[in-house]
Amino acid sequence: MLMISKTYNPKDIEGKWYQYWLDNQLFKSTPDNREPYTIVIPPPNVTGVLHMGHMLNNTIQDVLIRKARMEGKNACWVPGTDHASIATEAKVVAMLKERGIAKTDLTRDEFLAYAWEWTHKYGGIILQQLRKLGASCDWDRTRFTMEPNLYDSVITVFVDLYNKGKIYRGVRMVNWDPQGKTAVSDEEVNMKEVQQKLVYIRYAISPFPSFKERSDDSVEVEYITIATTRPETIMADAAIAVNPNDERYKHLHGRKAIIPLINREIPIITDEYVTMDFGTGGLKVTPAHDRNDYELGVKHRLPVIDILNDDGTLNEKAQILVGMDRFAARKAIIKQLEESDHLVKVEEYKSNVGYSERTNAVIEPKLSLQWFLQMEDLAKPALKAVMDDVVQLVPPKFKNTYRSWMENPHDWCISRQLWWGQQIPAFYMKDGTIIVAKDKREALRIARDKYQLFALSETDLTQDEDVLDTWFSSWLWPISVFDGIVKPDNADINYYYPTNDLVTAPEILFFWVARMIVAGYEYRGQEPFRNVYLTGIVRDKLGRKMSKSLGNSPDPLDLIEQFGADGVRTGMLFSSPAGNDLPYDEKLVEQGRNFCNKLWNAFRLVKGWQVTEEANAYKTYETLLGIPNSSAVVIRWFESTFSAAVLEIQDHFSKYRISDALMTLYKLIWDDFCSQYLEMIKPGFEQPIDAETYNATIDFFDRLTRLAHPFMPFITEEIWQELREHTEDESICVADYPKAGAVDAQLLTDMATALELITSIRNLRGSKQISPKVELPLAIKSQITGRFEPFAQLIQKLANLSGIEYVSIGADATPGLSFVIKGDEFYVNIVGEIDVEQERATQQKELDYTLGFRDSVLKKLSNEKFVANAKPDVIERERQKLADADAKIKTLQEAIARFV
RNA sequence: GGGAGCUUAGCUCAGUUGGUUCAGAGCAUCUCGUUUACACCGAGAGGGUCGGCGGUUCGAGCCCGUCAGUUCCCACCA
Repeated sequence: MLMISKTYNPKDIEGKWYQYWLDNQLFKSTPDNREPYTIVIPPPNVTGVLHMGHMLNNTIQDVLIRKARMEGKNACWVPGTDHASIATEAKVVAMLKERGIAKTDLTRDEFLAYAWEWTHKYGGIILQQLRKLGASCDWDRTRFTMEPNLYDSVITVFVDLYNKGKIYRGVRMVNWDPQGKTAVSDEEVNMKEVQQKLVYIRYAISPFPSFKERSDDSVEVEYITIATTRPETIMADAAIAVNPNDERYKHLHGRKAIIPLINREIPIITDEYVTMDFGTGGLKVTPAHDRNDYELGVKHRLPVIDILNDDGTLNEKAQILVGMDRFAARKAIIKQLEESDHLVKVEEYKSNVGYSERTNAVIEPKLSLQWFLQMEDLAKPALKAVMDDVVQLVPPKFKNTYRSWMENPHDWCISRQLWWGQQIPAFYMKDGTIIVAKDKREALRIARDKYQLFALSETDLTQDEDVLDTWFSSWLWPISVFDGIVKPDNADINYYYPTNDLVTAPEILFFWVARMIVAGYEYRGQEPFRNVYLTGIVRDKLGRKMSKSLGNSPDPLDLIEQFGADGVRTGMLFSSPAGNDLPYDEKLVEQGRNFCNKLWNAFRLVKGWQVTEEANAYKTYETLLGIPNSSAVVIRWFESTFSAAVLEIQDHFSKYRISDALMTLYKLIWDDFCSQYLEMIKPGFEQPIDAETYNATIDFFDRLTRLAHPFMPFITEEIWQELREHTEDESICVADYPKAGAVDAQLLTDMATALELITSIRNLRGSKQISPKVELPLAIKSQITGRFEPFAQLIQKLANLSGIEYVSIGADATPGLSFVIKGDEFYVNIVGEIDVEQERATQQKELDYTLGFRDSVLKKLSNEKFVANAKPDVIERERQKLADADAKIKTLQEAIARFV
């Protein structure tokens, strides 16, 4: 026995082989005359670390790219990161705060210097981590959305879209993130249902009705009560609205109400928008702090009074509670309203509140000046591409949601009030005139030409302070990584674009995927990728999304350390069909690790064999056992089994059923190769194996490792290299992916029957408490002469038989226990007591069932409507079933008769 | 409020045009096992009226209707 570790130790080999792959530049791709196969990585946040979602996602990409590479395609997997402006800027701000520096104390350039420092320090950690997973990216192509070329791409596209009239600047109600202090797009807002308080506040009506003087000199005050979840914004109210048909308030039309606490007068207006049966039927209209109210405000020409600062605190326009945070103010004002007798009641109320995707702060609707991209026309080709399957979504169920979004897209708010990102290339002249150009020099040139202002200098132009949404750079990713925006006709873009597969999460289908398709058509006139594989979300046992804040996620690197990269890869893939969430369980990676170990031990077994080199070794082996060599048939059987599996795996891959492909491989290796094939051809204790069988086995092993390599790159490389005894400059990474040969279906069926026989004999041992060590004699009475001869040796070996006797059909009673498989009869002559009655009962039960089965088939065949309507082949099958049942019944009856 | 999907063994899922192989797989469970690759193992076994009800059909896990449960997307009535 060679000194090979009894268990597979991934740590010993993973680093070694990854370095070998890098040293030999096996992942490097440059355009050539082969067919390209391209994947661009969904760029992770540059400051991010690897989480379970990345593991799943990147494993799938690596499986696809490795398989394509082995199939002879020019495989190119482009890695990279994106600058994630809000998230990164927030981290940089936090870092500065620790150093006692406020962002406001810095100039833009100073801040950016810190941001770059941060990026260089923490950036790309995730890309290093991907190497541990085995990701076969072309690292020379690593891109970053803030690097010069990609920055320029974004600027170029902005200028172009502006010139095409697709980009405009305007005052709109946007989603304001008071923590990030920036606008965010609609897509970056998550709605959550929250328990809130619905506060009923009464506003005095002015002027008081007829100023009827009462005897005690007091004035009777009339009120209108409204319900709101945001009492802290009453100071920004511009009106109170009621439904014009609401009888309760008809007398108030045209009157005025007085805002409590600050005593400002506002009109009472009427609008059909107001629902009569919600709350009191009275609605406070606050145009600055609610989208619908803003619309109402525009319609009724109401003033906009914004009482909030950018950070969510109240400003001086609020008059009261100035400087207080909106949530603190909400509590405070309820108290004040109560004290001033304006609070009618407070009800518990559930409603949806928007939260920022990036900071999780409650979104504040805010009126501000932002840049927008008109999506309506741009979306059209992108919608069509997916509906026509030019871009195929996997699984296709996402087409529906994609369509609903793309049929009526919102304009995209692309400006962000941040510094970390591509600064908007808009330049303002002193009078406010906007000039959009790639840089200041160009802007100056345009200004001079267009407005004949030859005295204008660069100092007269100021650039927009804002940057662009990160997705505004990500959406160009499949083009910009190949410099296809800046140099639209270069060799890379022409060769690699459109890419093949995109693997990403459904959560960013709209954020990112849809927009890439839009950009693809706008800038290349072509889809950016052919297939979009949508992974699920990795969840914990309780069904919760794995997240850092919940602390329910294992560290992927720990997992790799513990189970090996191949074990983790296969573990993640065992249970993750496209579009389905992956309920993570450590059992999965254990199974993956066990799978690796199984393969490893099969390798140990084969490497441990002594091969006889004598010319007649083959014969010697035969003679030794005294029966015809069965290895030949076993080899032929595995040949067919292997081919059938390859066909199945290819079929699964063609449908992007990666888990199913892996499962087929798993069963091929574990069941067919290890449990069956190796056990069948395994030589006896301390016996050598004949060279022919050995060579065939090595060849199978070679093919199996190649078939498995996309899933488990490290262990397969190690074994493959060992099998070939370290031939220089070779790697399984670029070895041929196995192809299917012919499948001998008859052979597969016959072997299945032989295996069934073996199982039956094993069961017999179990039920009779006979040790597997005791050899048993078997007699076979087959309908087809010679049917089991080719399998005799292996049946004898695997069932541990003393010998096999063939009995002709018409022969006399054969002693021993009998059983029937597919119409053939088998007898095991067991020494000792046999419970004849029990055996008879068992067979009688089988007979009864078969009789019942035959009846049901007969019933079907005697049904005129069935015979008239069913397809001929269906009827033929039923006839065959009947014949089989008849044969079985005959055999069973004979067997039972023998007991008597 | 609008739309889409899902519901098959304890768990995670396959079941392509209704008809041998249609009730399956992996894991888990149970029984047995110190067999000379592997206990990260081997040999076996049990387990589901395919969510409920109704319909179409000679025939339904598959088609239609309906109800229930569940998930997601869109909208956001304060």
